Amino acid sequence: MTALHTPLARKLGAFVALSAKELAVLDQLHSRRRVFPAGLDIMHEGQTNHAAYILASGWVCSYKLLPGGSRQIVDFQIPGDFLGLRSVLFRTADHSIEPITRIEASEVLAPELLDAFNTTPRLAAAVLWAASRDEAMVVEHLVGIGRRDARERTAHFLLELGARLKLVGLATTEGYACPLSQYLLADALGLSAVHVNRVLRELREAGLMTFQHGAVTFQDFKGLVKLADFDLHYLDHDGPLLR
Amino acid sequence: MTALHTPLARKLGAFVALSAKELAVLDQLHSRRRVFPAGLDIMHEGQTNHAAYILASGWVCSYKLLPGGSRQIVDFQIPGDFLGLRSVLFRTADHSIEPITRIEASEVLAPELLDAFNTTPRLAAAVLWAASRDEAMVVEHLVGIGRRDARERTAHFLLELGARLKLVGLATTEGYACPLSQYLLADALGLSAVHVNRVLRELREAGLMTFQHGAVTFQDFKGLVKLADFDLHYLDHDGPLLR
DNA sequence: CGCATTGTTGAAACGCGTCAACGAGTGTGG
DNA sequence: CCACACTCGTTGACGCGTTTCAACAATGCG
Repeated sequence: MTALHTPLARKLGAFVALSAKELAVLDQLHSRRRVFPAGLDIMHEGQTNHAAYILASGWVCSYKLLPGGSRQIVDFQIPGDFLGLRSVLFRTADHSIEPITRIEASEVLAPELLDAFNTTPRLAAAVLWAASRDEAMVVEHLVGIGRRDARERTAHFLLELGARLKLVGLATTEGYACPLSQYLLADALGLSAVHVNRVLRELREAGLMTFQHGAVTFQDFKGLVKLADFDLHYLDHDGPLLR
Repeated sequence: MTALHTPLARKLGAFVALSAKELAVLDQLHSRRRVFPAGLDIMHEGQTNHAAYILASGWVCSYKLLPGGSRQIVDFQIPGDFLGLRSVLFRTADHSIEPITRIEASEVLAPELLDAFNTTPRLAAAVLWAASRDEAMVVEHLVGIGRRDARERTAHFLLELGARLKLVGLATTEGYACPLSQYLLADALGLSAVHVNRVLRELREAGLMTFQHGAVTFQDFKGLVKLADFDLHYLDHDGPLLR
């Protein structure tokens, strides 16, 4: 097996052992590289006929706006994640996507993806697995907002983000670099920014973790996992499931 | 086009105009019919090697349990919906599934589904669309729990259920038969049963809708839609998108 | 007919939101 | 080099939506 070129290859490699040919096909999908600045939506709710992207570097959030002006962030995307894959199937996008940092992303049109699946069918299984994992994360997020209090919810969310980043080599058990503001975190957790601030202080003063200066640091990983009831069975892989 | 035999055929027919052959393949998927009583889980979180199902009649809920004993219902499934399709890809199911009523469901093994896709590729597109619609609903549910207050959330949820039921011929604009208890509704909405009761009373006294005696009745549909900020663009189809 | 489940209502407690003020960090232009 | 604006983080006081607890009525099932 050759070196893992891209975050996507690295992520999928955790599920399917990728051959040289499959890696080459994945690389081809990254041919039309584009750069977007932070803060400018690359896709907007209601918009039609947009492309999908594979995120190569930087962070992105997908969100929905409500008439009252409030916002719910559905998920953050990190390198190796697809952007707008689901919306491509509908006539119109059902959510908006905004880069949190400057990002690099590869434009992928539906036919190209289907071609890749025909050439290397195991890639289809891997992508389907990735999509299912994304859905599982949205479900876990839903459960957190519905039935966890602010402390558990915040801890769980930051732990999950860490596990995802670890899969693409951007985190360790110690922590990770995190460009999120407390406002963004609040919109993701369904809380107010003020309350997120208080919760983060609590977690810090309890010696569990810190969220400061663009970095998340886990000081008591086990304690956090217990507090958040964090179960990473669907994110954690010692090796490929399909060989 | 022949008569629509099953709720699934009816639902997919709203997206893809199905040929006689495609309808026949769909019918074949319904060959191994099984019946389950209400209240007994047909799939449990953590369980491995389970099959997927197509729901033919009755209602089902998929949920997650938290250590404190509380429960979050992720979604209700109605006739024509898939059960456990996502979990099949993981080693273990990431949620539990419980029939709310006595149900009839057809067992579907992964290979059978893939066979059907090979025989009639347009079915694959239709199923993918259905899966994406499911994900879109989970996302909308997430937004509701995160950023809508109890009244808006309840109204939105019951409106969406109505739209889904209409797709399979089990509802009109007037309302629909609904076997849900206020407790189930509470676990779905991330509220307490007591508060759900109060909210339902409010909606009733405002002349908007009733939720009584196993039936949902819309009295002021437009008022409800406005209150809930309900947008059914991803559920509403005047005719097939793919011909 | 009796018992469990579901629905209903009130009162009190609590978590989180809102409002408001201020400090720290950062980039911009004079 | 400083002044300014702007975003982000921080903290306190107060109010409101929702939960919890408790009791009882209505319904349905064996």
